[in-house]
Amino acid sequence: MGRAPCCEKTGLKRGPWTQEEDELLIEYIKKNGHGSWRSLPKLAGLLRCGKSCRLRWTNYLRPDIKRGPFSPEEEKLVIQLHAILGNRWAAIAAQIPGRTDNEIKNLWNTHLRKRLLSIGIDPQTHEPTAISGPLKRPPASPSTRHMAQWESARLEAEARLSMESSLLLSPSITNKRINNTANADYFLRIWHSEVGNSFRSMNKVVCSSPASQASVSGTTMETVHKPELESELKFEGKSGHFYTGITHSSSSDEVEDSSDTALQLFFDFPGQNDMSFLEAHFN
DNA sequence: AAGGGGGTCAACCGCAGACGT
DNA sequence: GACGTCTGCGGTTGACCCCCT
Repeated sequence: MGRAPCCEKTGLKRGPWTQEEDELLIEYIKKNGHGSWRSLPKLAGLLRCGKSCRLRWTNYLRPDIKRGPFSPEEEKLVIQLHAILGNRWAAIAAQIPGRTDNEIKNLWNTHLRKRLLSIGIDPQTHEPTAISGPLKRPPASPSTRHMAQWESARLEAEARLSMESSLLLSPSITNKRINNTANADYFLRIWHSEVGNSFRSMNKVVCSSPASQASVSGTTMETVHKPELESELKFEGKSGHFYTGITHSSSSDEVEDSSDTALQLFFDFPGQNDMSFLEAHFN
């Protein structure tokens, strides 16, 4: 099926936004909400396409956006989330309050990716690079890959739920959003179903996720992996973001399949250069 | 002081999925 | 179910800035 262009290309302004345009957009959304992005520019008196307005708002003008450089903790979180979620910037951004997917994508492409490469970690797989990497590990096994996929889907579902719970407090909540929550629930239901259970037991992993019963007023999420995985992921707080704590097992060679998860590989690489913020985990 | 090169980041593009009719 | 529209997402681009020579 054909797809109509998002806007007429002629007569519309492109490129950097002026302060006047920003003010018009903020003013309009404050008064009316964004409603339909397509019709917004006309109503707000802007010579921009709706897509451009949406981007400007979500990536720059939104009041809850945190400007300024990323803290070491945020950078660490981005790397850890990327190890689990891959290039799903929106899912990663959902876990880092005040940061946009665009910001995180830029951070990754300009800083973090290069840092990982410089210490011999493949930024895409989070595994040591084949030849020159300081660490040599076999590639993750198929079941580990499956585990990562499960974990990825579950994390995204929980991220959405936590986001929904905060959105429900907003007057602009829509039916569509509620439907998305149902979709997120779908993953969680699978995760907590027999299928999920058998999968978890197969991989010797215990996961508890109160988030699946998350209330509207607040979300608390906690996922505890067995020590074999040597890591724990925790969701925390009202805003639903999570932090990751790591504990190390002294008998790593007892660990078989689970020890080579992408996440594990990341946790294992030595702290050096600019990655010094990770050093605490190796003490 | 000039200009070349690399880094950064806001903005754009196009695709895919969700949704409405 | 088919079709048209809207929105969100990830990849890419290009303008701007800074540093080095």
